[in-house]
Amino acid sequence: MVRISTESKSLSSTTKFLVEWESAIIDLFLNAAQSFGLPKSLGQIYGLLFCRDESLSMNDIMELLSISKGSASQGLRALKQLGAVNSVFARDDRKERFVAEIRLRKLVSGFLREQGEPHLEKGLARLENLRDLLDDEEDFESTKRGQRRENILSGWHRQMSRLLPWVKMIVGKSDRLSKKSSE
Amino acid sequence: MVRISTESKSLSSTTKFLVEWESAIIDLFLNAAQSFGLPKSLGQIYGLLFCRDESLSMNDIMELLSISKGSASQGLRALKQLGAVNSVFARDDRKERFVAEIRLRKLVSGFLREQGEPHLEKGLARLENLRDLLDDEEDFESTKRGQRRENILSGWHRQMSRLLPWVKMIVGKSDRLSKKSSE
DNA sequence: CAAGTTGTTCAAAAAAACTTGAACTCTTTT
DNA sequence: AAAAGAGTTCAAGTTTTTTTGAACAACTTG
Repeated sequence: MVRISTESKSLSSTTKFLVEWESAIIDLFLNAAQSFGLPKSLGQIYGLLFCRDESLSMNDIMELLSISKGSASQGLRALKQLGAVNSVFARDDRKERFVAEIRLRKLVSGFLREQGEPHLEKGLARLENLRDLLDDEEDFESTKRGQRRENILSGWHRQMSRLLPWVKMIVGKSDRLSKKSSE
Repeated sequence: MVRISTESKSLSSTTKFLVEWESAIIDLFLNAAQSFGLPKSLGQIYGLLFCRDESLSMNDIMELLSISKGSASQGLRALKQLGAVNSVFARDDRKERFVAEIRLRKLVSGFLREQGEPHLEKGLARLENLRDLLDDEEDFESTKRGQRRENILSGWHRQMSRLLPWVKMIVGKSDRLSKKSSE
């Protein structure tokens, strides 16, 4: 079977190499990802999409970053989950294509939703478990001490829960002003 | 040589075992540490100190948690650096003893100081570097695209810088109310 | 000052996290 | 319905991070 185009499994219309500043941005996001406790490949993929105006396919991403199919697939899944990339389906093209979400508000709220809230949930469960253990504790002094600790932790939990909405608000605010009303 | 006391390298006056609820709290902090991207041992050590009313020596900590000297030493250094533990020197005892900082405000601001601010600094440097690369870029369209990206990143940087003080404030606020004016 | 404590350092071991790629599923094309 | 394309999964391999413990430095004490 013969293909007419000179590019068979190759990049679509996309520039199929990285210019210097793109590498720098990708590296910037690679580091940022690490410091947020996310895998480096997430940072690289996001960074690449952030640089490009056109949407990229999974293959484009694999080739431009020289990463494996597996990493690309898993990385993109995670980024979608975080709301950091969105997929677009080009008409009459079978493959999914991706673009970066660049509204900081969305990025932050996605991150908090996926990373922050679950931990608060889990924390609540652990506090309940702690109270159960305290009910079983025999020694009186120990119980008293434990209850003081339980109080402190509950207070922290309450404060952290209050914090999240504020963070979303504060970041959301000037995000809206700077851009030509995206969404 | 003969020692009079029944405890030679053993625990001082401290209860030399963990009760169940203490283990639960230590485990809670172990997990919390991981989700903040800190080593587990930091969480364990902090958790232990958090549970106890009396200050503990490095040896107490090693024994109660069954961790190595190295971990204890390094972990305590890091926690002090973060402002999460403070050391106290008992009169006429040569060894350093440690207590947990339990004011959430202090914990949060220490964390932001050590983990947040450095990243913002580094980010600024990277943005400057990026601008340099863009000055060298030959292709006009590429440069334009790069400058748009640089703008976005600068905006994000500005917003994040604004966020930190607010976080400290918000957490600080009701912290002060709940306790009998610590500090 | 020799012996005993307390604490630090760092190379090597262990554990955890991340990436790879071959095998597989589903869809579309021929 | 075979072949090809897109994407997912996951065991095995690689890399990174963390922990360990032996050697060392600093200080007290007898």
